[in-house]
Amino acid sequence: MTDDPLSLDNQLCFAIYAASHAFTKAYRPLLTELGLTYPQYLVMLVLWEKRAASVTEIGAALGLDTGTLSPLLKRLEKTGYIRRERSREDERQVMIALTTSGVILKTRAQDVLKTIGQAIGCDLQQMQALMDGLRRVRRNLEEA
Amino acid sequence: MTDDPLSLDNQLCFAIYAASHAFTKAYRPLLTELGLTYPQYLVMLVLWEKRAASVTEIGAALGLDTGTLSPLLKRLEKTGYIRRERSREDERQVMIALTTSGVILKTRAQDVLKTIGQAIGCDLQQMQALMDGLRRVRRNLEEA
DNA sequence: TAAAATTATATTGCGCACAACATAATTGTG
DNA sequence: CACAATTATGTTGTGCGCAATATAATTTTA
Repeated sequence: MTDDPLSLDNQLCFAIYAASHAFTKAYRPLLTELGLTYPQYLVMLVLWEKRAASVTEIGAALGLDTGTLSPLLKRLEKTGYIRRERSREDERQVMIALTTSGVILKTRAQDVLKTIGQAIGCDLQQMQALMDGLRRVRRNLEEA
Repeated sequence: MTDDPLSLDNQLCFAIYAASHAFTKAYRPLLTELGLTYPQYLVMLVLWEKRAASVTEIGAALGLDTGTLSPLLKRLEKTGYIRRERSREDERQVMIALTTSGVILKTRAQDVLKTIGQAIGCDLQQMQALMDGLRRVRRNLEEA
């Protein structure tokens, strides 16, 4: 490992970038069986917690804007996991709600999580430390 | 924080996904001044280390395939930072080499790195621990 | 050495990701 | 109440990221 600060090996940003891709790749075959992509899975995670949410709320939870979410949600609707309907009280809002099929999917997603958990294979304390570090880095970057 | 294992807050994959986006967003305005996107910057990191490399070598270093690299490298060529020329010894290979302009760019990239380093603002030991953890997770995922 | 297998790169199609812009509904202010 | 500002979502254009496929050059093998 060189001491050049610009060396790929010395870059936290690349370690994160590569790990993120590795996760996406590991999830892909499992999620394909559920008819989901990885970002679609993240949206479903939000909905499994909240049951229903506006587009903006989902965007805030995941850090995505409408340019990403609008077409993604249409695809999720076409697949049949969500419903999109304009709010009565505020016609600007589009409320996203789980369909029965979307609710049922949660059980199968838990199996996917179990499989990935085994693949990662590091103990909970290490994982927690990693997540804390990542969140701190993220916060610092977003505040700066 | 809930105890639901499917909760967004409890997912290492999302912490990594979000941190990766945060990095890209932090880099974007700085790299735009250099005429680079973030993935293009990663390619330049490889070339600043190696001076020249085949498409496959760059792909191996970054974990990207030709479907991603082919058009990306054409854009880098159009910007003027690299040259693409078929290898004489093996006509299948396209060798990517830095132009003078690409070599010179490294100095400015070091300033970008300094700015980002300040934004992250965590000490080197913590950063090293983070990188080690991420690499372990990545290795486990790729082996599984 | 001719045919088969492999290797290196390119292309196409789909799905993010985001900036920039557009539109419609709501809220705030005079 | 009119009208400006804000809010929520959608659309367009550009650039990844990758699977699937194509093509040409090289190597292996029969």
